[in-house]
Amino acid sequence: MTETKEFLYPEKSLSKASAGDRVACELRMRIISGVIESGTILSENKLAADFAVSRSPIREALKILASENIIRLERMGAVVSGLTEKEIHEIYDVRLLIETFVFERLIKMETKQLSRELSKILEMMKVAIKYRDADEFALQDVLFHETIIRSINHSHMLMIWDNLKPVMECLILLSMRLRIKEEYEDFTRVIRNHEIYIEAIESKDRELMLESLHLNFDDVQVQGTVDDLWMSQQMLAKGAVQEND
Amino acid sequence: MTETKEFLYPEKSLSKASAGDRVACELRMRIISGVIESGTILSENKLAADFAVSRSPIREALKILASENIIRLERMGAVVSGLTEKEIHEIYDVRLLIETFVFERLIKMETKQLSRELSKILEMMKVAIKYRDADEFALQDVLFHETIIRSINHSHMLMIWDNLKPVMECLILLSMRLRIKEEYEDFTRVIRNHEIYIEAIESKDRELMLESLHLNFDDVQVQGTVDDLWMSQQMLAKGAVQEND
DNA sequence: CTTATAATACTTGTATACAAGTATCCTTGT
DNA sequence: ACAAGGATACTTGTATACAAGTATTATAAG
Repeated sequence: MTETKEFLYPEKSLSKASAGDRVACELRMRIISGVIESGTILSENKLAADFAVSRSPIREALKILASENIIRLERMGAVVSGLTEKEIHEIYDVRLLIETFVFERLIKMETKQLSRELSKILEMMKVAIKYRDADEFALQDVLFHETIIRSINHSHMLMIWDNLKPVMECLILLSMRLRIKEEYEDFTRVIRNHEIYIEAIESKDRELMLESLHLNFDDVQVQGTVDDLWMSQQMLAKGAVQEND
Repeated sequence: MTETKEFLYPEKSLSKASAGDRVACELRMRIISGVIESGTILSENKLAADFAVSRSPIREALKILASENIIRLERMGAVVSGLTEKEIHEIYDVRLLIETFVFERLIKMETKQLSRELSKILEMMKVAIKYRDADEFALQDVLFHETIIRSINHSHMLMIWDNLKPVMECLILLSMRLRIKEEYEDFTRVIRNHEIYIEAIESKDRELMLESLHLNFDDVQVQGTVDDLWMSQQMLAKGAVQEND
């Protein structure tokens, strides 16, 4: 069938990961990128054969993917849900919810060390751009936001993030890979948004924070992901799709 | 060792559940109730022997519990984190976050059918009280809130709820079991709070909603759970505990 | 008596085997 | 030709087996 021999997920990231995690990451990328179409029914045995592992890691991966709501575990087979446009907006909702909550905590905290960490990550992102490393850039971008969330030491907010993160990571990875080729100057704007984010944290300026948050979303998420990526998913996957619901 | 032969989790609820789910539910109850102390190291093999199942369902259960943050999967063994008072407050935070978000959506929606469903659940709760069925009451209470969350059709809010729900369920179960014996009149107050909740939804009254939400939390959650339950956990588990950090 | 090294008894992760259940398809009877 | 029922080829869930790695313990040497 689909002999997709090359892996979509950056292999360096899962050097010490288990087979289950590797499969989960790769399947996630294929599903979100559209390589595996929505509606496809995944069989444990078939996946095990495809990935050349046993059913145990496959089951583990499917459980993970199901908890992220990109597949549904039914009686017979796991059916791929993919990401509808609606879901991407929902992710937007959740990020907004989390990050505004986090910021409310941040303004009551000492944030010197945090802003140092963030600055470091930002430097890394700049280097990644310099060397046209979209994956590295995306991963650092994710890390940037995770670092912020971690800083308030709220285990349940972190839980929510942990659930969201893999999908976010996929979206950003795909988005950045696309844009690094042509829309190069986008990246400097993304960097600038992150700088504003840091400034907002340092000055504990609620207004500035919200502004940068929205800039960040509007830029990276909506404009980038929803539109470009959404198209690209279809482009990459096949030629054209008709999908009007 | 600990020959806890009786099960804490209501067995009727997991009639069609898999062994893994059963183990997860039971372990969750034991951990949250304090029967299994925080810090305990759980071994897959030992658990498999205790529950008379193989390691496969145990692994599944541990994965679930880890995703709920009540255990940590480390190199050697799964260490029990339990629920600190801080964590219970964090759960409070998340519920507040979710339910206020949900309400904002609700006021833009048709809620006639929802309030009918909620009324039905409320009737069930009253019956449960009448027959002194704490478990049934607790389960319906959880269902009440889940129904509200489901009504806005936001899959990611539902995801967050799905993560939170098992722990919430445990907390409410334990709390209700304790209070149904003595603090009987508490239940009528809980019922009243839920009625206010429904009224708020019907009238789409933001103020009333927030009030009932806080009442609900303050009553069931904080006063009930954090104080009573917290003590009871310790009482139930052993005689006395010294724990001052 | 202390320290270093090796053996042992754990641990997890993966593979494989088996049982029970369900959909599909083919056969058979009308 | 068509409907009904049974065989077959799937599916999941669970059990067991195996491999690789880690901590602990015991033993032996200094």
